[in-house]
Amino acid sequence: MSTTQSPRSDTRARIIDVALELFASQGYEKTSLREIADRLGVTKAALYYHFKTKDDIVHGIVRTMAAPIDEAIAWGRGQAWSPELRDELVRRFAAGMAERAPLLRFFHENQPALRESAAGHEFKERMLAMIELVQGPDATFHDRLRATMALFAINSAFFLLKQEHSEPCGTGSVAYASPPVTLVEAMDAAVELALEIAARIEPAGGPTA
Amino acid sequence: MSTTQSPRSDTRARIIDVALELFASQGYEKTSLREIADRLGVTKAALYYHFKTKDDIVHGIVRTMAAPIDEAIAWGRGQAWSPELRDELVRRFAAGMAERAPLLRFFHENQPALRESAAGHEFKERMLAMIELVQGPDATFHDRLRATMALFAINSAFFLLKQEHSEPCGTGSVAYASPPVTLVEAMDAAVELALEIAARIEPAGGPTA
Amino acid sequence: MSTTQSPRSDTRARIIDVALELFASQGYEKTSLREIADRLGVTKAALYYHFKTKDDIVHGIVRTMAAPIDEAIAWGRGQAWSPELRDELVRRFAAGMAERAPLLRFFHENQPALRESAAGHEFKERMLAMIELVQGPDATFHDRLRATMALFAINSAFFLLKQEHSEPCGTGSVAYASPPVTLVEAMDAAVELALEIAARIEPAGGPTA
Amino acid sequence: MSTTQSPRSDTRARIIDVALELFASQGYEKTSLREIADRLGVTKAALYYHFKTKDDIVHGIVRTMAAPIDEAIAWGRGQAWSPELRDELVRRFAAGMAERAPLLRFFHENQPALRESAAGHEFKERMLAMIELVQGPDATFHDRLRATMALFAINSAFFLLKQEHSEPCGTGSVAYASPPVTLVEAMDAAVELALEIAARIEPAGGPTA
DNA sequence: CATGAATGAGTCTTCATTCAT
DNA sequence: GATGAATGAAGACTCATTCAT
Repeated sequence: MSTTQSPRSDTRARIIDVALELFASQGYEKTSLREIADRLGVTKAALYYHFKTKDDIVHGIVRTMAAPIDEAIAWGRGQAWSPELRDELVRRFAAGMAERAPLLRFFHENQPALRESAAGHEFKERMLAMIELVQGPDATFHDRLRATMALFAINSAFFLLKQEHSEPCGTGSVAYASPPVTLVEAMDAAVELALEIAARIEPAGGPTA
Repeated sequence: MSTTQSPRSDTRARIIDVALELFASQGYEKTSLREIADRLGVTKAALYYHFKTKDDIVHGIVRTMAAPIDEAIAWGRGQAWSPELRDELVRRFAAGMAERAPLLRFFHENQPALRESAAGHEFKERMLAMIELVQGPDATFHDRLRATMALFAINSAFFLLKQEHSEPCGTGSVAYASPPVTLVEAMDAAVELALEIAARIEPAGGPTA
Repeated sequence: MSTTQSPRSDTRARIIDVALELFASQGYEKTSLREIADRLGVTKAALYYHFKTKDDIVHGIVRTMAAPIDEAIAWGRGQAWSPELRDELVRRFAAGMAERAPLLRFFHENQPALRESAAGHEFKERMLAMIELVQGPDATFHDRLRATMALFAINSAFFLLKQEHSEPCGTGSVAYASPPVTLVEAMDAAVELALEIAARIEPAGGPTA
Repeated sequence: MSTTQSPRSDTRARIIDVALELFASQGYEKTSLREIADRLGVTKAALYYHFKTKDDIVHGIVRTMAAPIDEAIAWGRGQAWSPELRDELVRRFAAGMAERAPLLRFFHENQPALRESAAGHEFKERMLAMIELVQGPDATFHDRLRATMALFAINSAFFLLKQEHSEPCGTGSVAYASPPVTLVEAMDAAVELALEIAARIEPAGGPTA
């Protein structure tokens, strides 16, 4: 199922994996190259053999992990806009992200670090492209907001999931009533909500069903 | 309209202002105490006279700026849940945040830094409390997701606004079609969407205490 | 029993007390003026009303606390050297220090800080004067060493006492057999040893009994 | 006579040397890492490549320099206690320290800094182990005091030596009569005194295991 | 008598990065 | 493909000290 990329430099791939994991869980700035290197059992200098810079690792992450989004975008750009296209894009986005949970988290929670980063912009552009594809042509701010929210909904699912698995931490007066859920259930719920939000996008070209 | 707080040490207040502005625009980690101090025309050590720690500044920010949320929570806790309460909470939250745009941005974009911060938790608890008040009693994951998304919608409005005001940055192929909007228009749209999302929260017990 | 010094500025005296206590237990460098001030319930600035500088507090300590040594020295200088004088000096030194245990500890354990301090030198001179009085005229290095050791013996008693009262910390193989002792017993033992060490000082002026 | 330790990273060794020298002469707290680094012609960061922390340098010092004491302890633990063992331990201790004069000085004059230091405790344990070996089984407080003093005597020799070589500093009234001595002479005198002090240790059980 | 506010110099420490081997 | 050694810049924080009030 994985792209048959010649397995040259197993290390490079491992770096990307570990880096994403750490970036997502602790944040970009709080993750030092030493930590990544230690986790891999290599030296910091080794990282520099594979990547020119810390930011370049992010670059690598984007290139390796954003493939599903790229495909969705490419696919979407080849089609004329329609409600069905819109919904299918949302679904593909959700499906792509479900396998790469940390990626989205990393990009949502590390904006300041990514703002000055070339790799950060690359990813942001992908997100904006998705938003535009979903919002359709001649969209109003209203529509754009819906498109954005629809995509963010996917992200929120992960956010909530994380919340539930951590300590209760309740302040007392209001109980945390929601029952535990699986990743699949969460994603289904999120997609459902996302589609509902997107459903009322009404591009200038004519009112939608 | 401003609270008649004795003007003792206006420096403390200025620190909080400048810090929030910088934290929001550049991120917590990328903002050094030197930068804050320079901007205020004081020494780093002066900051330490007013705050025990960098994190303590965040604490100060939360305490000073989160008042509207606190009031909304306090108000909400005094009422029995009902669809009207739910909607009013969303509106109050939006109104409170509209005046304090950077606050929300800061907290959404600096999760990693805030995760280890006492002040960060304080704010998170407020958000969770809001979510629970909005979701109502005996909420399912579905309901919780909606409550969360409704609140996040407010945040997204700021996100989009920022996007529009910055450089075009488009890759070319897809045009940014959405017309410029004012903060007020954006907020209205966001609240509308938020209410729509929240509308389908249907607590198990029916509208009860 | 205390010198009738007019009780002007109770604070000044309290500062000296607290400072010595902290200097002795944590060391001069590790004790900040803030800590002293906090302990007294005043501000750092208040300390500066009473003392010109941190070092000046040490000065104050020496002047206030070294009185017994000064008296012993003054007394000793008025007499011709004799074995009896020697022994009496040792006894008076021990008696003086028994009431001011932290003083000796402070000066023995903070040499580096005191070396550059005017107050430090003042105290050191007193110690050297004592040594010279004990060693007698025309002393050899041998005699001087004995005189020094005799005086240090007093200090060691405190050192051991401290040791006994803390955790067992034994490494295992050799047991800490020594039974607990009181301050008085410890001092008696120390003085006895000190006198024994001093007993064989034989100044040029003729062999001693 | 020097251990054939592979000369990898002679920097590490140089750091230890310079650090001990500075710690002993100026004190631990008054010696900044910058100073150590400057003296070596490297950057502060270089120190951190070799040692995790300032305290860790002390650790390094102990491990490198305390070898003679360790050997004496190991040797002593293998023997049944006897007056001869006692005396030999004192002699070995003196011999070991004679080559490492700054070490003992550092540890005696920097107690406050070392009290909170892991490395400090390591050294203290060695000293306590020595004391216990010297004092023998079933020692009274009296015996323990003698054992301690015997070992301290060695230290005092260095103390006096230093005194003689520095400025006259006398207040005038009492002359410093003792003639200059060499290190060897001083040590001989100190050992002699130490043995005399130790001689009257009389363990309860008689000379037994 | 004492405080509140501030400073300036300095501390330890961490990090991304480089380069000879 | 990787390491060991080192750098330079910067960061958060602490401290003794000052001074107007």
